[in-house]
Amino acid sequence: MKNLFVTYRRDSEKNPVYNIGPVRDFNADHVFDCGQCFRWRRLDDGSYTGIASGKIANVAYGDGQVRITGLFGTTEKTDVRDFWIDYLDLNRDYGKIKRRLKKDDPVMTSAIKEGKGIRILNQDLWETIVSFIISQNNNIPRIKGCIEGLARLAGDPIVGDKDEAYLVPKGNGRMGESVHGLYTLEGLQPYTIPSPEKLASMTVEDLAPVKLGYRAKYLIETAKTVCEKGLPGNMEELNALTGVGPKVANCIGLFGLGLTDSFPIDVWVARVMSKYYGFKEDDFDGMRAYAEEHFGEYSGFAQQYLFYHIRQNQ
DNA sequence: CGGCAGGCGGTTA
DNA sequence: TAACCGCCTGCC
Repeated sequence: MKNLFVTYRRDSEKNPVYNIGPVRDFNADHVFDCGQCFRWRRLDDGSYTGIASGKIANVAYGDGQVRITGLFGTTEKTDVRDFWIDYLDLNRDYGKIKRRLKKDDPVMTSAIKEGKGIRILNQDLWETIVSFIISQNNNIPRIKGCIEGLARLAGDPIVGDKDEAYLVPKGNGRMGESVHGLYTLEGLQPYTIPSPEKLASMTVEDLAPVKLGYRAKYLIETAKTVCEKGLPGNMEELNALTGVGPKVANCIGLFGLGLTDSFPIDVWVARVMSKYYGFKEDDFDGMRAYAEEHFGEYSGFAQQYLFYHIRQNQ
């Protein structure tokens, strides 16, 4: 545990504002736009508002401090200390990780230069399972839309003891924001991702409005498995879930179980490994072996830097 | 402009 | 190895 200090004040509108520091290696765009999460939205001021584990916050970074505000549906002070600091992975030394990955690797060096503020979020396991089953063979705007739609259809409303929750930006016409709406509190209630019990009790017909396609039955099947056997605790149990193959299992392992040696290979990572490391685009075994040998316990971080790099330069 | 492939942060049978 | 939901983009 590093020595992070949390300071607290209220702004002119009486909102609680928490500043956490000293924190280096943090950039909100890098953190929330490197493909690991789907419920965060960028505001005009560069901050992000999102939902995780039924809690809502607005996160920004500046002057070596992470600013958390707009808390809602939470007990505030305790949540900053007990939830958000860990969720944002603020106790991890990314300088060490980056030095190790950059060593003798010009590709990682430039990838890290580009995504230097990436942090791997410690996300709720069940929410990660749901999110990444939905993500398969799907694109990001639609994934976001499906998750919001699922939450609204089957999740629990998130209620707070005050009115001033933070808002997401006005719709910009992109899918997932215009179709399913924004989770402002002015006219639209925010919802949690539904529990395993709730999903297990539903049918494919029930979920039809969310338009998950063939993924709906995977979700229900997996929910039933979790209700019966509990949440998965390792790669083997993840791979046994319906709708969870190698790529999705690695994503869940990395984001939901903290298995930092995971190396999810999606089309983009395959592309970057082919472009810069000389692999054939379908040589997943070769890529996995390379990651294991060269990135080792930091494979997950390497994957995030590479993913962000190729997405920025596509 | 309208219709129709091609593709998507893959997995299943 | 092809089929798969659904919705996007690009092409004609």
